[in-house]
Amino acid sequence: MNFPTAKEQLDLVSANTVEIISPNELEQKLLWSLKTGRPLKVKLGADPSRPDLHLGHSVVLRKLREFQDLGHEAILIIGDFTAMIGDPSGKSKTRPQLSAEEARENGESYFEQASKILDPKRTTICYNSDWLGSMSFADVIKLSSHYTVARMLERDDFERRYRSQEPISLHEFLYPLAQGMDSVHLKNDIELGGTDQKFNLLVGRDLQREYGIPPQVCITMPLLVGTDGKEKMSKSLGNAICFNDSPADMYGKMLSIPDSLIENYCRLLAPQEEPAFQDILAGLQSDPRTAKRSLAREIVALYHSRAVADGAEAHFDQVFIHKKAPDNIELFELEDSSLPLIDLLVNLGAAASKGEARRMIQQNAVQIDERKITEIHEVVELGSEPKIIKAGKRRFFKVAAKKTF
RNA sequence: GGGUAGGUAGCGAAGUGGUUAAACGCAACAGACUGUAAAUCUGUCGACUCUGUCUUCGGAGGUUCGAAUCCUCCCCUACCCA
Repeated sequence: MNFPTAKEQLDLVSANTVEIISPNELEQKLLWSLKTGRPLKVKLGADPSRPDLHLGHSVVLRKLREFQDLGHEAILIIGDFTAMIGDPSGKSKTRPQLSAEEARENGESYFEQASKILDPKRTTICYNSDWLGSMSFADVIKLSSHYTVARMLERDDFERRYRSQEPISLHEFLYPLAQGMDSVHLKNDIELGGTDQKFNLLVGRDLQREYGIPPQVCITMPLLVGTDGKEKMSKSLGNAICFNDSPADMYGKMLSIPDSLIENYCRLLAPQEEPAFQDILAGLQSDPRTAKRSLAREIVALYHSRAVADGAEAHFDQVFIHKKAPDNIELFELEDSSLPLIDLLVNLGAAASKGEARRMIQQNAVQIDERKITEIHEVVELGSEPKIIKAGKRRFFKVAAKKTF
């Protein structure tokens, strides 16, 4: 087995990163690892309150995988303790507090999804309630004495919210400290995170020093922009492509990203050794449309399979280019054999209210068996032969009357 | 504890007694164009038994023919003073 040198590892691991604090220390740690034959512990925090992993998560997970491939130890920390308190960050709506069981379940789901990128056999998974849960109030007081309010306000979003007079709850200040305690407990060598985690990572580094542990190297990765091309990818903003999205969905969402994002996605979402993505980049200038289609196929192939990816593309072409209904739509069987189209649309979930259903019909958005319906009071007669209802440009329903005999 | 400014539809933000279901912007949805890109144009965007009716402007009461707009109490947020 010939191990890459520290320099080689450093180059590999530095790719795509935004910041490494500090590269010098990282190289020292790599050298130490080679010399002693001990792998470095690389930590990544996971939020179990949002168990749906999306491509944004993949950026940092891929980096973690690279460390694994170099023989280092990946530690996935499920922040079940912090999630139980409820994450207050951001908006007014307090996230529902997770019970211990929910947090565990979500944590397992997180791990399972992350295994699409990580090597599960070489991933250590742990729950921070194991050590944070047993801290006493006195411990917490001692811990918080290590940090000042002024330093806390250095954090971007605290600073912003304070300036714009938005509320900041006291316990939000405890978050970075709790996360930092994870690093103290684990004595990890490296912590990975998105650029929005920089502050938290640095707190972990400081706390380790305070507690007499060699400080971790902090590595930040770019935040992936979502399909809207503006905000960072997140489930709640509705601009995310999730690992668990169906192939058709995933392919469709990939095609809907702005062209300006293709290059970025190619670089951040690809496994480093994958040449297909290089080819896409090469052809991007001359033919962005083809490049995007290839990219979409590659992504679906990564999270599903190559064959499925081809199928997703065929499905897409059928529905959106040839404007035909897809082949396999779930069949809804209704009790009634005759009902107003408006009610039907609501029953199917195509419209949130009758008013919305009415609007869709008025706006020429509804078709039955490829016949555009413009009559608001249209009554649909259902028989055993299913009808295809199209609502809007992407939603199809197959309905028939339930057989009564 | 005292003071000040606030809480309006998914978000931002007007409106301070009567054509206000509530301007405007963003988001969203639909249509045209198209490569489900970008840009652009149009329409919709509380609910319903839909040319009309009903319920909304932090919460609960009250004044009034009539309130998001006035009064009372309560809840919530920020800032200042202590």
